[in-house]
Amino acid sequence: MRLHLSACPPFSLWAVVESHGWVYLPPFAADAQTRTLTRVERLENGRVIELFISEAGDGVTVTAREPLNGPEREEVSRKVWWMLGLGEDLRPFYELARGEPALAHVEAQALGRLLRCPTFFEDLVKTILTTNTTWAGTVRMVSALTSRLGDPLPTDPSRNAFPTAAQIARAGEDALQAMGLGYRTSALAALARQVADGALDLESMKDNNRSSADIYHRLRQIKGVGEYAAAMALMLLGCYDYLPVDAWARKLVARQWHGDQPVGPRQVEAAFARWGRWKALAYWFWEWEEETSAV
DNA sequence: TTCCAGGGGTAGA
DNA sequence: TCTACCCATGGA
Repeated sequence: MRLHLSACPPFSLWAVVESHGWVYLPPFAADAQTRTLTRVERLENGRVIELFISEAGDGVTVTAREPLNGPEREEVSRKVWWMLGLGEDLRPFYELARGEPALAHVEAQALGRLLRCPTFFEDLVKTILTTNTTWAGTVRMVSALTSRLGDPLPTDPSRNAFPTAAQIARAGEDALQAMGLGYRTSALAALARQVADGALDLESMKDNNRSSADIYHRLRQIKGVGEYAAAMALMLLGCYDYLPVDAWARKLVARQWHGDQPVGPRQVEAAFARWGRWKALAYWFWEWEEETSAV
């Protein structure tokens, strides 16, 4: 199976892949040599396949080893389109960024899209698993969740798709606790149960008809989702008007504008207020530049 | 042993 | 709404 998807320009697959840490979490993987993003994906009919995504022409080429029928191809197109934010138009952000030397490079490098998972459920689970832990801890927890609960890839059973909400709900809290999820166990179990039985429709939050304030409010009602996690999750929905203020954000603002003196959430908010509905993106790629230039 | 990690929940004001 | 305090895990 092979298909081509066009992106709203400017576009760079690798800019999306390297936009944040998701590519290092299964079932994503990347080959820097061939600049290919791969993902083990469970289709809605239960079939598990591996997708290979590479940049081509005005967008990407998606391939799989197996032939896919019409509905399966449509599902893959829809999921990849969402994962890479191919339809996202960032021109208003780029216009603002041109006036800021620290972000003058974002348009030329096509920075701005964030790699996301096919379902918002998976994005939210992974976001919760980044809270109150180290990145190594996040990798450990997501890897355990995927390898123990996700459906295996038939051609390589050592690799798995991300588990569905129903699969996580069925596993139960004891199994989740045994994966070292710590205090996040009860939050994750409750979230999976609510999504699995239809009490909570996370995927409807992808529709941008609702205001981000409304989505933020709904996210904050979910156990385990605090201010940081809600803002981060909103970014993955394409809403950038809430800042994910964490230790890194405070460090950045302290270093840039406060002579390395400790700052709180208010100073972070003030530092990026002028970016309006693009503030989280401005923060993210300001931070991104700081991080990558430091390496 | 102690401290901290790209926070969250709760009580109390 | 804001603050203080406590909370679980694993690694340094």
